[in-house]
Amino acid sequence: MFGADGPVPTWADGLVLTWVEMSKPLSPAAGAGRGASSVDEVLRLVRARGGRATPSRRVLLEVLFEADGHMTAEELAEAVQARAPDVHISTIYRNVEDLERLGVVVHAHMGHGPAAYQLATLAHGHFICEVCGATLEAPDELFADLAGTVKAEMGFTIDPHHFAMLGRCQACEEGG
Amino acid sequence: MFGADGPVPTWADGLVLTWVEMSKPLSPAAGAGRGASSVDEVLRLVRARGGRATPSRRVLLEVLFEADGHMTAEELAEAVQARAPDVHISTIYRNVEDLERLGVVVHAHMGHGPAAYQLATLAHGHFICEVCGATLEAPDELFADLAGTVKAEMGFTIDPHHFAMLGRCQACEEGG
DNA sequence: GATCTTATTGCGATCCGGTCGCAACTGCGC
DNA sequence: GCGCAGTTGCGACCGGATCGCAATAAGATC
Repeated sequence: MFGADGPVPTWADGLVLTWVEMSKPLSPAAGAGRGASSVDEVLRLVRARGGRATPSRRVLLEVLFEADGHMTAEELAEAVQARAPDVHISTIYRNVEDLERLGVVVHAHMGHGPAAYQLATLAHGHFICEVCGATLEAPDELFADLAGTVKAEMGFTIDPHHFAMLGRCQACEEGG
Repeated sequence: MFGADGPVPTWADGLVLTWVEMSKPLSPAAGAGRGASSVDEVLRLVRARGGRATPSRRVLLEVLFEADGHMTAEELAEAVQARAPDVHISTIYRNVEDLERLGVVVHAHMGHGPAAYQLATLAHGHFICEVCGATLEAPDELFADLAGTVKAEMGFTIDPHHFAMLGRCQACEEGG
């Protein structure tokens, strides 16, 4: 579903919109699903795009909607497998990528560690302590100035949810 | 050399400073070598710390001092092997880690890709375009405000050279 | 310069996060 | 309920990075 590569796509639903959607890079700004607010709503969107509402996709979405923060692929797999034991982690990766292409999910690169996924509606920046590994959520306002300056001076548009900022938390800075 | 783990270290040179140095986490702010300005100077520092001036270490340092930007471990290995073919990439990783502990080298996590290494004296922030992969150098002044705000509001000390900021470059933002 | 201690190296195995190829399965449109 | 094509489980695989180990060699000491 939503494969961005490959040869000529088939137009099951005849929507040109679909191909535009498909050819876009993964990006939190893209996708029609960034406002979706329930599992069923997302699944409706999936089907409208020619995808299918499979059990593993439903459970993954349930886990994502219930999560109170970002989760790694392995954590997602573990949570999904608690309800649907046969779901393979490669299925998690594939679904999470599909959902990201729809704009429902975003991922962030967390320094040395594995990527973290979460619903686009709840996305936020991250600070990670290099010393103790603690993760802090970064309010979006913090980035506004930097993003504006960088845009103006370098023409570069920062995507503040897509990477973690590394450094030292207060305790480690003072104690270490 | 400079192993941070393991049992009681041996005091070849009797310097308590050495153990303090050894027990510190890798960090660009730490280390006595951040001001070192030549291969020989660094090797002198290495020996003062109980390390040895080996050929592979010398060649790696030559490559680092000649580089005009950051390099991945693989690029470093390739460059080193052009002069010393038998140097294994694991030796590159180990040496680069040792040099980082000394404060001579820093590394940055570059989003999805491999880490990038360079001399601490030349370190800078990075912007990476998610679409085309272009890497831009970020002037340190750009981070000053953000770093100050984050420090004041969250107590978190940003290490702006240790991670790349992802987003979209001007061309991709306008064209994509 | 011979000796000895131990830091360092090369090598291959291994780890880890993530991706891929493929045959089997199954939503769901007809 | 048929059949197409989207999806899945599985295992192989990939790239980046780390590790264990026996062999090597800096360099301090004599």
